[in-house]
Amino acid sequence: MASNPSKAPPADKRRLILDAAIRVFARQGFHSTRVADIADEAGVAYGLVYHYFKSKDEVLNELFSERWSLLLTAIEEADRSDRLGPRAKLETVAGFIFESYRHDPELMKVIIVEVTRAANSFGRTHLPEIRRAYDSIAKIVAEGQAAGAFRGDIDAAFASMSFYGAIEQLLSGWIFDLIPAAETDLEEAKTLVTATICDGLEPR
Amino acid sequence: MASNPSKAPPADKRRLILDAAIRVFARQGFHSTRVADIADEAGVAYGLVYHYFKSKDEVLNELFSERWSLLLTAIEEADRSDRLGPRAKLETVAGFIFESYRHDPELMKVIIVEVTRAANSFGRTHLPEIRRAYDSIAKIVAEGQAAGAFRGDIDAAFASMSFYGAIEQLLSGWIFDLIPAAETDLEEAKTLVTATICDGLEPR
DNA sequence: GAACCGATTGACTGGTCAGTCAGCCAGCGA
DNA sequence: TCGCTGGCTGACTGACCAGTCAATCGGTTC
Repeated sequence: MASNPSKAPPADKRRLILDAAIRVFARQGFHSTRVADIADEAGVAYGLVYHYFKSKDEVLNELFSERWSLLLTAIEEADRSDRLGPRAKLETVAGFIFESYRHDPELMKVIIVEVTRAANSFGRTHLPEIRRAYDSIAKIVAEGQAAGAFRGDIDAAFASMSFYGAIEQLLSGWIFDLIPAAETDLEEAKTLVTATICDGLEPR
Repeated sequence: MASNPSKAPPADKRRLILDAAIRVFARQGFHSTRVADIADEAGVAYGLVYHYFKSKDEVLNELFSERWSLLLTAIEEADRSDRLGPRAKLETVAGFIFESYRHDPELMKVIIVEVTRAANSFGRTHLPEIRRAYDSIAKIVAEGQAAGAFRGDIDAAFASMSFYGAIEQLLSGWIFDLIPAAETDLEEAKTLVTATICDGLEPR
């Protein structure tokens, strides 16, 4: 009764397909999943995938954009806060990313492995959006520097890449079992990365 | 007359093919280069690629292993030094990686983009070697912690991933023009990452 | 100069998929 | 009951490409 008076599909097949795609992409990787795999996983006919999406690529595009825009919003919102200091802003950003992983590990795996870290193939299309995240983080750092909370001799863009790179590498490590992922690790991960990047490894 | 009495190929075609592959992989990415592209770039017949390599994959394998073993040696050698403190060891490692990039940006691009950051597809084969690098870095950190030079409340494996992740993200940034790569940046990059990770962003 | 052999060539094949399309069918309004 | 509409179906096609292989070449040996 609210917003979509004309349509009330009993099962949202489009969503069904997207969710199936997350599972299959996470399991087999984008390149080795055939469109038939997605359709099978969704319990839907092959052709229906093309009814809702222009191409196999567009399915991944959709998955990425859906989630990445949330990240962009989260970063920019954290930055806008006048309650948080620069360090707390970074910690919020890290927290959001780790939380995304806890919430839907398969989706985050797909986004990181197939888009964010695949800047040569698929990620190329999304470089502008990806860059926007780096820039927003750099902005937080730059403001911290201007306020004297961060040292000024490390370029903000440089620091931003280090910070984001550390986070993504940790996620990759968990995803591929390179480091053990105890529940607690995810809990305190945001505190630890922030501590590493803001305080450093050497004792104060 | 020295060591290969029976063969003296005027042009090492195998090497020719490998070098051509670096260029083509860097330009088009592994997945969208056909074996014919490599042969063309090398100025060699299609079939010759299969004379020297079992498959297209094996070409990339070879490129990766060749360089990665140098990295492993460098890390382990830095660790073995009793002249360097833990921080200087990390700086040496970072220096080696950035130097590799300066020396052959195309090869490093291929290794990072197609192997290291492609743990789902191609990198899977090489996870053990990749992991060995992370472990060796973690060892440096752990020793630093034992000696009291590094704080003990950040897990060594965690710190290792952060450190390596920061470096790789910076390289990716340069490779894909996400951050400007002035000559000086590469010069002092090793100092800056080490400063970020060891000293932190907050002023001391 | 004949036999031999590894390097080199490139046309060809077999298999794999992304994307198409002609039509099916369930529900609905007349 | 009879269209009609649009979500839905899945067999089919066209393109693409990794890898094969039979043939040629150039050099060496006896």
